[in-house]
Amino acid sequence: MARILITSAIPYINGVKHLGNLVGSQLPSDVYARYCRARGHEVMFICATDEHGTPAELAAEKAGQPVREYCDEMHKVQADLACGFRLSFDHFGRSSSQRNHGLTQHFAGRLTDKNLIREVVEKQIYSIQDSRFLPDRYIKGTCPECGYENARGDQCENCTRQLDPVDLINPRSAQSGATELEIRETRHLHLRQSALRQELEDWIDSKTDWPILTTSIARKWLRDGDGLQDRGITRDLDWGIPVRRGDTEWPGMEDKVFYVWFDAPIAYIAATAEWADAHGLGDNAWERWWRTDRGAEDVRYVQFMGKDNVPFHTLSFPATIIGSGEPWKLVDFIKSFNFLNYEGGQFSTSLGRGVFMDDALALLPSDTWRWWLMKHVPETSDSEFTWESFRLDVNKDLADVLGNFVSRVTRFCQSRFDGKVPDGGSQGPEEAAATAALATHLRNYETHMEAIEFRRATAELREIWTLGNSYFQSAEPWTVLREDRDRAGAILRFALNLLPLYAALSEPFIPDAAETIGAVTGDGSRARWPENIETSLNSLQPGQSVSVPALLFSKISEQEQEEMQARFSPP
RNA sequence: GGGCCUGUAGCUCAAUUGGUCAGAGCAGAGCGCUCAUAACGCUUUGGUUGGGGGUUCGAGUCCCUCCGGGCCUACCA
Repeated sequence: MARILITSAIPYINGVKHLGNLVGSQLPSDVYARYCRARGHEVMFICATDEHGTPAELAAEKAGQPVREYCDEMHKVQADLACGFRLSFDHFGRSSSQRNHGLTQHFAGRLTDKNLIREVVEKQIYSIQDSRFLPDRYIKGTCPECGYENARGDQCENCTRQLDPVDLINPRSAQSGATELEIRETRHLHLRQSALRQELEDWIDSKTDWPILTTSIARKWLRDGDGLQDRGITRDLDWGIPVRRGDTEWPGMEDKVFYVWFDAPIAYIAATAEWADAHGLGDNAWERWWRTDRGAEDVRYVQFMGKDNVPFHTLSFPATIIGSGEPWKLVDFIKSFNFLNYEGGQFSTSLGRGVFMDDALALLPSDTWRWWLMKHVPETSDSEFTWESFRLDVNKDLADVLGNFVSRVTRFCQSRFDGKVPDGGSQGPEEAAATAALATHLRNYETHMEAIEFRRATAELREIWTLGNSYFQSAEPWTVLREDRDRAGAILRFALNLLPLYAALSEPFIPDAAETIGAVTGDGSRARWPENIETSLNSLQPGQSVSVPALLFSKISEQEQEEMQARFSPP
């Protein structure tokens, strides 16, 4: 029994996320959280919406809403979708919460006390018509190199040349098209990450078990050029966490807010505090997860994120934590993912390309998406969603291998044994062999889940499902029944005992189906993890009733596939 | 431009870190079964490991080079 703190990278507030976003963090973290709970660990699983920054302000503007109201609505939308996908967060918080305001300002104050903040006067592009400073990539114009007219201020997408917004010919606001732009001086706070470089590098070097994807990105930033650079942690925006030094004013910073990437990771902590607040618990309830001086010294902290998030989680956020000089919990393991592509291209929120979470749930049960996405989770390289692959895997793995097994066993029980677990008969070498094989696969499955290697785990789980069919087929109780009813009953009893086992093992990936399978022979409560396989396979009481569940998974026809494919065809 | 990742059967992925004839699943082929969602089981056909060169007793694995795909490059988040 361990204590495990799990956080998912927090999804940005501006709209419904696509399957690529889902599989890159929230879904795998949920599978892991469910597994850890099933193994009896004490789990705190945290996520939130990331609500600050320029895109949120612009999205609200576009929607014609005050940004606070827009975020309220979008948070609700995302929370409902998380629920639809059965994401089992202990708390789904908000980076805009008062808890996050307080903690972010607290960290800024501590970092100032430690002389890790300095003020810097920067020159930035200001749009007079929009009354706002514009980040480089929100400025467009003609590329001075290749003449491309829609070059972004940070880089020309046509010739890939890196640019400075002042290089652009005829610059304009990408959002409004405003052309009255000027360079203005503005004062900002920088976190002196450079002062913590050695400490961060030593810390990264100590993480020998982290994925290469994670450490190589961190090392690149630590060693590239002049080494780790200081980083601006404030912005000239209206919506965000006001710049304060703890609970005192910060002269000269009255109109500024903290940079979204400064406050977003702190929201992991804040959301845990929100969880405590929501349950009427005191501060110790969340501090025992986050403060090593208040009970968190035995916590294992695992973060999930897409590869684009790695620098902030390996460097900026640890710099904040370490720099505070306070005993906050640092991450123990970072699981990072590559990207999921869609039918030969990229998922794109701005282009609306791909399948989005709301569409997906309207089409098919969440378990089908969860299974396909986790089977193909981009662990080692980018992977690709295609409708054909989705149809084939859902049909074969879920409908044929698992669904049909549940169906054939329960129906056989109903038609030949009156819907009751048979009594009598004895087990033989077939059952011993099946038990031994299951024990081996179960060990492998547990190993892969402990190592957070999901694709291997899904293959192993599928193998465990297949074993049921293989056993039932070779034991052929329908034939044995003609001569030896007791023996046929013993075979069926063994097969029925696989159902609660499957329910428990499958729950992290397909929780709804697992519940249905568990209810066939159980009381509806969650099936227990098989700590001892022999005991587990003898857990059903002879005579207890067995129900025949509704079809566990429907198959997707080729025609349905084509319809969905056409409906979501790339523009 | 620079850094990192990646290329293995028609498809999706393995290969215990240099060590038996490169293995699975799907798709394809054959046989079997009839309890079951025409489901399941068994058997089986597919590979000059992107190309070329090198190191080694031995290379998918290490080195060089060329070709293809991807991510990041610090003011999107």
